[in-house]
Amino acid sequence: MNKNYKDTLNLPKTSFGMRANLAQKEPQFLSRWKEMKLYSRIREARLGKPKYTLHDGPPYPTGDLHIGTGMNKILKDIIVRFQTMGDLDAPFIPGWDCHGLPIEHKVMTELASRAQEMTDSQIRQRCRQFALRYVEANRKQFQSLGCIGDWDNPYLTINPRYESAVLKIFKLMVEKGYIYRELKPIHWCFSCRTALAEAELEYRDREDPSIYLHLPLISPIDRLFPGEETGPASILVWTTTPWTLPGNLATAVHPEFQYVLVTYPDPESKQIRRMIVAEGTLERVARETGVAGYSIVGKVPGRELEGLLYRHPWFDKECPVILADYVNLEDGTGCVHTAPGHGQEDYLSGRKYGLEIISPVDGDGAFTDEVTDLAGRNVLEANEMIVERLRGKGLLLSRQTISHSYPHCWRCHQPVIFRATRQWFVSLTNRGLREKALDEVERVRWVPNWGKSRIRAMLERRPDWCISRQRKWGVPIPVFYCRKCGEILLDPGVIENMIRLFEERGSDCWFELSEEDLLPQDVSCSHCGGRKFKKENDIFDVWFESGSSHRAVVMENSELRYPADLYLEGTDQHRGWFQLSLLLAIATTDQAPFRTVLTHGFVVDQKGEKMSKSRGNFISVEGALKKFPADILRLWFSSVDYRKDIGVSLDLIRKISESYRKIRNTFKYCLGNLSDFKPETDRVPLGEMDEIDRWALQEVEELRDRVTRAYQKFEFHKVYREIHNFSVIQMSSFYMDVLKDRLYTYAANGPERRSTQTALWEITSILTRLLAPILVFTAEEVWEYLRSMTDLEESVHLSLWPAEQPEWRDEGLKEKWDRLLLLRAEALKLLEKYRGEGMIGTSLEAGIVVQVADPEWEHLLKEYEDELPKLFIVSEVEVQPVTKGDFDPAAHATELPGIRLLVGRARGEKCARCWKYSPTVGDFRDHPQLCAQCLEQMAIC
RNA sequence: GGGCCUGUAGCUCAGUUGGUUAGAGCACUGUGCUGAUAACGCAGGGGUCAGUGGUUCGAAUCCACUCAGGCCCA
Repeated sequence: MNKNYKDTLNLPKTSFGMRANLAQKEPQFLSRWKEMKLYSRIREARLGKPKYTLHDGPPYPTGDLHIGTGMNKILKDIIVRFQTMGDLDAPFIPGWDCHGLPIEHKVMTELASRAQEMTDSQIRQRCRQFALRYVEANRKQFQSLGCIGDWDNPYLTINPRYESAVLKIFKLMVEKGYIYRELKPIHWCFSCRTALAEAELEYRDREDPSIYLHLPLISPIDRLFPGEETGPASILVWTTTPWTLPGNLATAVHPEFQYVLVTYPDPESKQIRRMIVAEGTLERVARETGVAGYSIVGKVPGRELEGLLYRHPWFDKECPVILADYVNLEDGTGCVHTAPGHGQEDYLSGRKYGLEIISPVDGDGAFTDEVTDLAGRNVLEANEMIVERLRGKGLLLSRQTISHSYPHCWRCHQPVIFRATRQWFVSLTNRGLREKALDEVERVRWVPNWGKSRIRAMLERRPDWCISRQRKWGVPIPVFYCRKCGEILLDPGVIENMIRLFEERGSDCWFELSEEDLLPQDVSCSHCGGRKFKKENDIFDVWFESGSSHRAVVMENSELRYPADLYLEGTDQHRGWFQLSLLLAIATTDQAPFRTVLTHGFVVDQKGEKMSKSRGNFISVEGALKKFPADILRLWFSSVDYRKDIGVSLDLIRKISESYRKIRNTFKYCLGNLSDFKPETDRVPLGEMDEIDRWALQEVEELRDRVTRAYQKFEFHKVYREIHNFSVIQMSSFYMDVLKDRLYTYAANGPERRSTQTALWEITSILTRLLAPILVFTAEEVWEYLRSMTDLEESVHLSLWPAEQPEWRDEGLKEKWDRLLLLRAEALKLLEKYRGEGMIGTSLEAGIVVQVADPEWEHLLKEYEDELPKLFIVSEVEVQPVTKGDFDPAAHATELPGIRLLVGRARGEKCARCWKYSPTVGDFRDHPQLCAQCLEQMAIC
């Protein structure tokens, strides 16, 4: 009789599919979480618990979210969920940075010429719609990524309350004297009469004069260059913008370069002239200017030239030689004409040396009255006249024409000039702000720790912060000017009034209301007593807005703790949000707004190169979500060390799916074998569990410990690796493989099977929670199955982190099992050899004799002799003690000294039920195909 | 050009204060099983530790330079 013994086995049974089908399931989970108000439920569950505040840095709302922005939110989400499961109250308020040029620029491009007929308010309304549209789209994408948070109440920098908080910060800074107004050069389009941002420039080729000119030295140089030579001496400079020469205030040299004094005969005056140029440029300069027959008189490093005075090329005044390390040898003479009102670097040098910032050019690009004989002339048109004037004065050495790339206006395509205008600044020196910031940096924990030196270096050398922009889409700077005398009205009382107005009506009121309506009743000019004012046209730099979030969001929300526990952004924010938040927080509250700053690298392509749309290697959140479910994306981002740059491609993400399936299959196996397990009734107490199951608990407890530490240190790639390796090594290839015999063939309710099920239950329950912050959907899916077996929280995301189980630790047991596993590896290797030779197929066809000459091993193996067949998954194992050197000649040596192995066919016949070979098969009349063990187990049933 | 950072098998990562033959998982190849089966097991191949030059008895590890890449400046 060939009975179907398969029916007598306890085979795994579960509807938990090998195929995840996440594309369908994820939206279902999302809507269920929404229905059950998961986020609020978590808040209620953690009410009164210690707080943990991760303050979200606001991304810019755009049509195509960079996958890196998605990664950033995923990392934040992992942390928030981990802390929440750690029984902390960790709310997450997402935000968006809605003002700023990119949106204004896009809206203006869309509107094109229609913009001219629209009011500022109308244009701002367009910008608002644009921003809100993308906030909405982005919100959906972040939610699809499985990120949890108060998505119904995010913070937007365009919210009235947020805008008023920006003014609160401004007011405090005005009161403390941080705010001042000063000239600064900016890109200016004189045909549109407007300031232009970097993004509004387009570079085109343009022809300009390229001139070398002498700046006559007044200071004696005999001491620097001792020699017989006399005659007029000069510093030679080069420029392609002769019109900026009236604004010249200094000449910059590099402190480290060598400078030479050169003599040459002037072909016109027949005089010997002397001039200073950088040694490294001399040959080229001579070639370009046609200077022949020169000789070098002497050589000094640039720093010794500092302070020499020369005569201004236009006006009757003296100007100094200064030092600057941006001077290069590639073009020019290594001596750089410096006009602080006409260039960025020039401006910084001007600030450094306390030079005046002059810019005798008006909004139409014409010289002002200060440049007497050129007043009213357009600066670019005046170039030639200036060149001729220099020639007349004998200052011009050479004149050529150069074609070079030059900034033009994005709208009218006319060339742009650098022109100094009045701008608003935050002083870094007032009240020692810079030093205070550097002190606070020391109190913050920077992860990785090099973040500290990075931000220190930036703080140490950054100039005062220019906070004004000549745009419309932003928070207006709440200052006024006296219509009568032009005096600035920068007054805390006035600002206080604006704070109130902004809170009620938003910053739009600035554009909608008249000065009279914006100002309190009794305001008059402190200078002339005038009562009519004009409001400021400038708005705040968007960084001033986002840098105010610590107040607008964290301080003003009682749910959150200030200072925040964590800020987490890319390393670009060391200069951006981290630094500017730090400055504003210190200026207004004397402390850093964060305790820990964690940074991640940039998402780059597979080759490690920058992602950009033009290169075609750009991956958007939307694009990634179309190809992969969120859990796969989350697993991928958890698997890499995000502290460095993250090389990503769709192909790489695809590969992580394999690992996902491994983890998923581990769950499937566990759930399948727990289908008839009820923890309340079937659980076996630790002391009564079999050793192999206690070994498993010991292993999972160690895993829990390592994984918890990794989460605490934000090392999610270690979490991933630990869990994956645990699934593969401890579970799949050993424990779960060995277990099959116990689970399938032993009595369903017998002590062995229940012992193992107890371990599987604990492992599944722990593993699910260890993975919940990363695989938010899959963990929930597993949790549902666990919940059907016993009373558990409604969602895994409401559950608590698996507790430490010290009683599961068993060092003695671990040590013994580690050794048994070493022997197992040797046995398996040998079985493979026999399999290769065709002697066996499945390992159950084999029997093994372990010959042991080592007393310690012998003791261990004798103790576990009955366990060994199970561990090796063979049908029988015999342990044979031998005296040293007396091994069977046929026995195979192993890596373990004193141990040799003999492999042969197992004795007896194959049991039709458990498939093991046993001499007892055939002994039983009713079941001639079964072994004794199976008969026994079936009897228990 | 400057500051900070990165560079270990095809991929993702480990490699204590410098110390045997540089490890793991995945992928790959071969193979077994067919009661985890759109699974699972076993075995195997694969690395000039970016390069060069130093320090040292000894360097993936320390130092210098170079190359490639990233972020932020200029």
